[in-house]
Amino acid sequence: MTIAPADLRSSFSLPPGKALEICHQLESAILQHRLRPGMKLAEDEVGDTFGVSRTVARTALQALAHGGLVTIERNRGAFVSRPTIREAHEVFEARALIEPRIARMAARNMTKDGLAVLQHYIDAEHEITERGDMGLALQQSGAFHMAIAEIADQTMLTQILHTLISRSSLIIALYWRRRDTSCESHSHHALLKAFADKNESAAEEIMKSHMVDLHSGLDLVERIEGEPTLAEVFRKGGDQRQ
Amino acid sequence: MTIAPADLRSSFSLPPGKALEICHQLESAILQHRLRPGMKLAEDEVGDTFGVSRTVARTALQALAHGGLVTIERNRGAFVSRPTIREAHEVFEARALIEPRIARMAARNMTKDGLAVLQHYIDAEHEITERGDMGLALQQSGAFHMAIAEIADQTMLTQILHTLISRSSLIIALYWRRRDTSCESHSHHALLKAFADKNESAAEEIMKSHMVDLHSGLDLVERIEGEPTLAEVFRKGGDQRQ
DNA sequence: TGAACATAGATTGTATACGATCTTGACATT
DNA sequence: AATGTCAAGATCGTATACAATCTATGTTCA
Repeated sequence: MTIAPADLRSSFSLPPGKALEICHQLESAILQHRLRPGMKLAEDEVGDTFGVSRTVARTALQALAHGGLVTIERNRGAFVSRPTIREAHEVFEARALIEPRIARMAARNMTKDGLAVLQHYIDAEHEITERGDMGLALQQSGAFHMAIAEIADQTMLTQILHTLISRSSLIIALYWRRRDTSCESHSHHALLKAFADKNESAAEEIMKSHMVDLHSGLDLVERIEGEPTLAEVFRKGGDQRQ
Repeated sequence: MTIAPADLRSSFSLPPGKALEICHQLESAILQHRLRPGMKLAEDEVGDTFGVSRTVARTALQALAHGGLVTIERNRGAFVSRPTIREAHEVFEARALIEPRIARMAARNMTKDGLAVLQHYIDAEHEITERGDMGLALQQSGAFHMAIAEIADQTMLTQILHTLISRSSLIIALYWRRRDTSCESHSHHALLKAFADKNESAAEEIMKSHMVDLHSGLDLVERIEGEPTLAEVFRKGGDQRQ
């Protein structure tokens, strides 16, 4: 079966009480693309959906906004974020900077248990992919990367990576080109082998090229598929297209 | 005179309305060490101080918590964060990874205006240092690094750096050893020269060693000055000392 | 017909009120 | 004197209510 998504403890700053659970639910839905970028998340609607007051819903939405999954516009409300093309580039450039380092540290710290956990994630992702649930597979893929960061045992970088992966999910929802994720799955296997060998340099290099692959798998040209929300583009100073 | 601290727009996720101003005020006070790590920030007190209701104060505190400057403990309230020694290491390791890259990009993009702005920050920092206001000088130093990131024109990395610098300020408040910041000031001058020459590699290298300097300027050994809060260590799962 | 305006509705921003949890101090007990 | 119990106060978590702002629809006038 599937593995519970890594318990993305934002370390400090966990939203209080009920808001935390709502955060997790919304986050999961967004990461699985069940809530598409641009979708409105009205406070009342969220509150009613989860059976809490607007206060709690609001807290949850603000927490998600700080993570970048949600964008709040004053007096207009919260929406699932729609990363711009420029932001997409920046996110993957940042990942290309950070993740190879994380991979190196993870290789250094790797244990039998760690390898088992990673293998588990890969298997789960495989199974889900064959079942055709691309959203869940993508979330699982993100969890794999997070698991590596946790093994690297660098809280700060793990935290940073968490927000980058979240945004990556939105970016992929908007700009992904290929149909197959097999290429990616191959990278994950290669990484696992480098970890098993405790080959730090190999892990770093494979991760670096994995990042390049992901970045180049995006269709980051002017056009965007789906509903560009029509004239919403002209409402607010314009998303700065590069 | 002093320069207004860089308008740290967290890009998306700005707290609404009045909370934003309170955020800035509290942030500035913390960065200047006028609010010391560990200090209690009660919602009522914050609300009364700024003439708003607890709702708004709460929003501001949560926003700061997401930035890491404040730690919220359930049913106990908000406190100015007290980074652990381990976190201190991680923060400066992360900066050592990210800032050299930022410096390189800034060198590539550098303009006459950019140089002037940076020079301005350096001058202001100098003046403030001689006046003896170490808190403000430190904040100004952070603003200098942020200005570089903004010139590098990488929104994502700038955002990440913002949180790292914020935490750096807390770390320095707790663990700084030296009396003189002249060494640092020298680094900033050296950086400026590399920027003026548009020498990307030099900028990257200088920044890297600047990070090493800062890291080694900390007294990150078991002991902490001030009140180690005695048995507070055992209250909450224990700050994992390295 | 089309644009400007006005009014009604919806949604967010803020304040207040109440319940839950924790902290503090006194008092009783050993 | 030290410890355990308990009640009062303080503080946070949550719900609700009202005010401010925005959106949308319909009307009026050129």
